[in-house]
Amino acid sequence: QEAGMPDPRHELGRDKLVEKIIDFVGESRDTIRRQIRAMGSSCDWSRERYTMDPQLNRCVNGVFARMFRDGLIYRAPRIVNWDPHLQTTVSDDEIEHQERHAKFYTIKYGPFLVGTSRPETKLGDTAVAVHPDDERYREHIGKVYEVQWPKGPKISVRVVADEEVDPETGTGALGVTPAHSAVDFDIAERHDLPLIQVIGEDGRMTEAAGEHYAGMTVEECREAFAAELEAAGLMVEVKDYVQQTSICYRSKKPIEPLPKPQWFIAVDKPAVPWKGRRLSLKQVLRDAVASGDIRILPDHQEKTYFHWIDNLRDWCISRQIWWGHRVPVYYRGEEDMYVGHEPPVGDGWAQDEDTLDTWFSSALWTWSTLIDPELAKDPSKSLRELLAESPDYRKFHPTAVMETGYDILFFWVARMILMTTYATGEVPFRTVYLHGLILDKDGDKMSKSKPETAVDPTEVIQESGADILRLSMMLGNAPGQDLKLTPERMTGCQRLVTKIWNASKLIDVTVGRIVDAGVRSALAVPEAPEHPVNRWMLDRLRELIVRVDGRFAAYAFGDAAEQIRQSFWNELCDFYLEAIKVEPLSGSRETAAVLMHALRTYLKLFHPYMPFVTEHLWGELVDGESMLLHAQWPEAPAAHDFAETEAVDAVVRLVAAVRGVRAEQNLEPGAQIELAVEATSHQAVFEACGPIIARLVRASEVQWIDAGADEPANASLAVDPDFKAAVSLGEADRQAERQRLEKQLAHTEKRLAGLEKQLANENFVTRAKPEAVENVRRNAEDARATLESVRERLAALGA
RNA sequence: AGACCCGUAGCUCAGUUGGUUAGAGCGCUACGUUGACAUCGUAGAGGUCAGCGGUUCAAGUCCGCUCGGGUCUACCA
Repeated sequence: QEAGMPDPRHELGRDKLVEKIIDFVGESRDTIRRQIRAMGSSCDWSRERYTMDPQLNRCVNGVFARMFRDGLIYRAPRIVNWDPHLQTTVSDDEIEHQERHAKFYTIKYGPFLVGTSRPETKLGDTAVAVHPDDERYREHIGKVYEVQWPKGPKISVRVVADEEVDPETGTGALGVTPAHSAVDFDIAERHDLPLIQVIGEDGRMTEAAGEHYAGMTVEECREAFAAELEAAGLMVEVKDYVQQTSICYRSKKPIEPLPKPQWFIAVDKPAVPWKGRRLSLKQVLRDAVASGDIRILPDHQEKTYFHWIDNLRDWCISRQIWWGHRVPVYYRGEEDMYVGHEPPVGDGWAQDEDTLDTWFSSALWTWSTLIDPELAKDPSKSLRELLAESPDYRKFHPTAVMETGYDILFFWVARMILMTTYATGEVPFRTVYLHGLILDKDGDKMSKSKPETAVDPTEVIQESGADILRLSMMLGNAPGQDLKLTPERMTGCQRLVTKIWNASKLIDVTVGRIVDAGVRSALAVPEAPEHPVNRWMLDRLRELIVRVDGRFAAYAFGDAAEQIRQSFWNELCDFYLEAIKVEPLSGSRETAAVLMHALRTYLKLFHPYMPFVTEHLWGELVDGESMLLHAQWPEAPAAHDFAETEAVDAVVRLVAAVRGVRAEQNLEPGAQIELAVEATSHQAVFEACGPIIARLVRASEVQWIDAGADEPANASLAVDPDFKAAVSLGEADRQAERQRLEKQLAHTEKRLAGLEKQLANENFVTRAKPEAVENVRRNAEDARATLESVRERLAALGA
């Protein structure tokens, strides 16, 4: 239509149109393939499938035929959602709701007053329904009234009693229009009422609406009829009213409920064998998740799923469109009908013109894709035989994890559960991981129907690279949470990727200085290096792996990435890579081994998030022969759980504390300071780290003070449970030092007061977990020790 | 109308089973660096965790209500 062909179906005919669609599909498929590859997804491309592949069609037909035999698929005239614009039915799930400012009319109707927002449908009324207990109308039940509509037909309405009618709503009398309302259709079935269709498939009034109105559009007729009612004195009231209207998700045009024979799936019929019982499809849907056979993440989405099942009605699966799996039903004359996965033998058979809802074939996805394409060519095989004999099906079904957006839970996930439990007797997957949606900077969700919100991955990749795009969508994002993809978000990821590149280069150069290139690959991970900082690095890596594995197990991929980033930046780059610039670490072979181990480990951990950069670095710096993609996921060796870790953590704190003093005392940034340290614990590790400390805080050297000895007089003192560090001031700024200490004093006192209050609470000490109490005790002791030191120092300074 | 989600630093968001002093990125301030760093480093400012009530020794976390924002579902004539 956009290319200037107003009615392509008419002008081209079925075969030509389908050919054009095939061309279009080919282009889309190429785009999708390009995008998925550019994103670096690791797919098994040898098993690529398309829903229209012959083997999948075979499964569609087979399932349809079996469901028909089991009475789960039926054809019946029902009220369907008809799109007059697209000339097809659409399913309940393909309808969107829109508010429309409308009028609410109250019409005099025989002895009743009846309310409606669609007066034009009243031309096709065949009954008035009231609640059986409604005293106001009891006398009328069972009677028949003739109503002459102005310039319209004379209709005859029977008064029926029906529980569905709510006496509180409107006047309590409901004009029944069986042909144009699903509720009314059901009422008509219960009371065997006739059906008059006054709106046609073209969206215009039919002859049944009377000569005057026939041919008008629905809107025209509404206005014209309302005016006539007014003139005839039958219009009692007209109010403004906000109406919820149904529109088609694709055409965005109003849906017209119409009676039409269509194919349906019966969701309430108990015909499915499941766990030794015969259940309805609805019941199986419910059981698959309620029993825990399938887990939906995040958990709260299970509620949404159950809510959907509760409201599910029979699913209309036939469409009057030409692209799709054709309904496998064949007719001959008026009488003969054949349903099967192969066309019937003999002449004179014509296939049903309709196609199936796209979700019908998508619902078979987890197993139809695993059916052996060769076996599927054999028409003598039953569906059960195809399943039993297809190696991929036997090996890979059920799928472990189904990952998709939560907006598609009903369309796809629920229908896969429905169809797969029926067709295979198995659940399609064990875990459903529902990710969030991508939002633009204004918070609007990315969607095909709103091109301005769409992000084309290939464009972003051209500019920033796939790794940064991937990271931006994962780093720090919680499961199922929507995500604003903004330039600011990508900036941080850009920096991380660059940092990894640079740190890897430094590791490469450093290792190259220590060992020959040929020896590098022979560097084994040291079991127990000598230097505490090397031990610390191995232990940090070990613990990081444990944390990341834990986060992965919880499907918290964003948090896992955050953990890796923190460790990489703060522990490796900011501390370890600085520490090893100092002797004896700088020249030691064990440092080279730890460096290579760290590089390998971080590359592996980052690889799922940024496959391209890490793969490249792996090839250049670690192993040119193998691929990182194929490498073993890192394991956390228990042997690397070293006791020195706590001590080196104290060293890290010492460095930070001294830097803090430097900043607060406004010491000349380039100047070397004189530093004296009393290690109240971990003396050996502190002393081993002396040169590192000296470098990181720009001290000429570290002087060690014996426990209890006096600190230098003209110095600023940093106090910690594990150490006291004195920075000589030369021209002492006592005022600044006093302020700094008083700040720490106030802070520590406040903290201690809180801790002591907690310990004084009998209930806390007796009822809280012992570890919690022990923690508070230890912290209180530390705080007291710190206070004492700070007070002493203040006193010494006081004079 | 019903269901669900969200409300935490200027912005975008983390915060696992309730447990010390609530975190990150971006932005901001000051200083420094250009011998891994398409910069980076160091230090810092910034939060009554929407509000009210409850449970508990202990609540950002559990429960109830209210107010805001959003999504989905719906056959009110």
